[in-house]
Amino acid sequence: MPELAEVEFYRRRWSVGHGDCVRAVETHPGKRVFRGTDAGRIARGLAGAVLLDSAAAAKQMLFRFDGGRWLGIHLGMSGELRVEPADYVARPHDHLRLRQDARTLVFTDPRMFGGVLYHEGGNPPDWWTRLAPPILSAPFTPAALAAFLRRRARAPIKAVLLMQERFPGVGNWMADEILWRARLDPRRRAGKVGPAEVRTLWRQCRLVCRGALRHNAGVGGPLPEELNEDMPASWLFHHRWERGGRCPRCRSGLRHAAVGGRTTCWCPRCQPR
DNA sequence: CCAATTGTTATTTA
DNA sequence: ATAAATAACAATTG
Repeated sequence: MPELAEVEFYRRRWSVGHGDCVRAVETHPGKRVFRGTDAGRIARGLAGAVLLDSAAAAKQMLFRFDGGRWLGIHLGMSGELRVEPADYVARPHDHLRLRQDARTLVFTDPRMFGGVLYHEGGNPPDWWTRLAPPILSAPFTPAALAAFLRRRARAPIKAVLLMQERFPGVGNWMADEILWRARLDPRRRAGKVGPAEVRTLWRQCRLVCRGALRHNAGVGGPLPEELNEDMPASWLFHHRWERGGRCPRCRSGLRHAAVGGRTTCWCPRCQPR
């Protein structure tokens, strides 16, 4: 489920625990979410550490603890962060639990495409600092976008938007939303997108990121109770999985097909080939 | 039983 | 050699 704004939503949930000590850490050590790390080392390292603050970028979260401890979480396809009572009894997919006096911070992930990362040191880890520059940052210029499309000229534009090295945080629904707003057929080859269209695409990339962060994660205001509760009805988001879904702009029937290996939704009228 | 799912990565193909 | 397509990962739901 989680893309850019949804990741920020879950990070904000756990932020209620900033400033509080983690008394104990519980894990399901053999599970796939701990691939490439050592669950025991994480548990030993974080027990007794204070959660200082956190950040989200792309689809990655970083939690900073005192003593130079850093916890990374990626939610994969089905991951979630929850806040439960201090005496919460873990359920089968709750692979990581941080026990604080007032609450339990829970990472749950049934499909386990997500993962946990851990680092000890004075500076943030490489897997954090090496993330691509955000779409809402200065380096994401129309020229950089155009250059990237040229390099990926033969791939469908939909597949290109899913490439994290240039579009960090964009996932399946955001890619469809961006293309719908930019009026580009998702099957178009990236190299065939003209200069004026590139400019539009650049603007819509930024608009969808900003809008998702505001409406989906409540950035700039209070955290919504539920994910997606504040998404405007005008967004394709709400209609893409509806049976017989219609384009919110022109009311044409929406079309679905696999593009770039992913199920894609678009409006054949607004997004002509 | 079959196919589907908002992600990433290793492997295969072009 | 590089880029694009495909398979695999795992659990659950329709």
